Amino acid sequence: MFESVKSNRISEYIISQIRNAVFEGKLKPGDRLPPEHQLMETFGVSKATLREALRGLELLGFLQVRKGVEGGAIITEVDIKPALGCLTNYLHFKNPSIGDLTQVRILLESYGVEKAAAAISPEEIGRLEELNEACAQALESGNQDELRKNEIEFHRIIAGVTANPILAVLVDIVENLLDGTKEILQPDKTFSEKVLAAHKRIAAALLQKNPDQTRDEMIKHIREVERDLIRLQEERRKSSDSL
Amino acid sequence: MFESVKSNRISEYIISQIRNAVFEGKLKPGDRLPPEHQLMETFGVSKATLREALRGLELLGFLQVRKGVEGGAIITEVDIKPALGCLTNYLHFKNPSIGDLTQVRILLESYGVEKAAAAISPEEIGRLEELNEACAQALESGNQDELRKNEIEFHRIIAGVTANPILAVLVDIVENLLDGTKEILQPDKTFSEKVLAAHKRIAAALLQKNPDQTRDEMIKHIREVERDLIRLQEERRKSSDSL
DNA sequence: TAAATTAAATAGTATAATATTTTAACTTTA
DNA sequence: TAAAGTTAAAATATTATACTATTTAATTTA
Repeated sequence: MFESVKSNRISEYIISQIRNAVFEGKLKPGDRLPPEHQLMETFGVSKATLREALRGLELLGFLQVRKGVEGGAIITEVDIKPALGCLTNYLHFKNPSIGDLTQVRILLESYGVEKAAAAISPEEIGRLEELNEACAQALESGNQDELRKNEIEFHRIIAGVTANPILAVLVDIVENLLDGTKEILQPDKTFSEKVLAAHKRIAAALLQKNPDQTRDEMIKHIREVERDLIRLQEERRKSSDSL
Repeated sequence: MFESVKSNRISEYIISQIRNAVFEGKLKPGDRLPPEHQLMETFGVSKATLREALRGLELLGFLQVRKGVEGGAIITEVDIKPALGCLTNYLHFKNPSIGDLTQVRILLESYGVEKAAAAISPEEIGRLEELNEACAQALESGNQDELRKNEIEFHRIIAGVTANPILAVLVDIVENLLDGTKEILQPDKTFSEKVLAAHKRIAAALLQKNPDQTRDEMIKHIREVERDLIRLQEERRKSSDSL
């Protein structure tokens, strides 16, 4: 009947107030909150309490706090990073396998790419091709981080074409998990070359607006990545056993 | 080449240290950290800084802080709530529609329930039937919150049968979004009766280990929920227009 | 023996002072 | 005169300390 009002922590109230203000559009990205001493007065709390609230809002991705002249708390676009971080924390204890990840990737992305094949615009295909070009360059220069970032972005763009924000978020999540796996297993150049080739085939199939072929290419690609990553994992396991 | 070393915030260092200790199993759920004054000494920081770190770890779901004798910071099982909260924050600005949600539900849950039909154990079916019983009782007593909680749990259990933690998490996410929608639209008793009837049909199909029928029932169920929620949303829109 | 009281441990909040960082304005110098 | 260096001010970051509130357990009391 009534909601339990525990967590008497004052900082929680401040967090709620500011979060709600952002949700209701009273505070927009770019807006600067008044300086700390003024917020202390406004909320009638001490510095420590206010700072707890600001730090919390920062962790949740609602604002950034900067020092110095022109500093202060600045409302930011709420992005997906805090959520991805929390999910990683949670899944860390569930030990998902590469197979688990693959299963979900195929489910989500084969569906997504098939829908995308019907809806994709020339501009979006252009972006995919640019990305593939950027991948090729990163491969040359050996920029691993840039390479991984672009590889993920390719899948995110395709998910974005579906105009279903929930589907896009879920693809974001699984691609983020995949990225974490890659970061650990450090695949070699051959791996990335195969990925790039697959991405090019997918982009080509999208260009022809062929849903079935696009879907098939995507599934083939995801399975290939699975195979390579599992092999890497096996190698890693063996070498750590022999220690 | 080099990693940027910003965020000199001391509290971030403390958060990292404790999070890593949890990840590495050095700290386990139930463990109690020393009291604040001692942690202040251990880390060599002031109270305010330490508390910033503890508040952060609390928001991230790593620990709970309690007052009083035998109180202090207690390591907790990292659960999915912080992640769901962050995702809700993020999606709030994307305005997903009930149709978007339905599309993803069908994709994930029709797949999940089909797999579950082959793998489900008698105990798990028992739990589903218990849940349906609990739903019937909550329906009688008019306990909305209990009812909603059980309705979600039904889908979570089925997703759990697949033994794929990633799939389970994604179902958790979409069911949580659905729950938020229900909280806003406040469906009536008829709605919940239809849901319960559908859940019973799904449980029965699972008992017979019939993947196709199970899948069909699940899809029918999700679409029915979609229809009802959209109708409610329409009614709400009209009545707010007339204000 | 059960209820009420007290005491101790512990987190929560407040206040004030100092340190650090950032940016802009200013000054110097080649 | 333009680049480089310096300084000053604004703002947060951190520290230190004192005080308050809350929770639990032990103790007293009816």
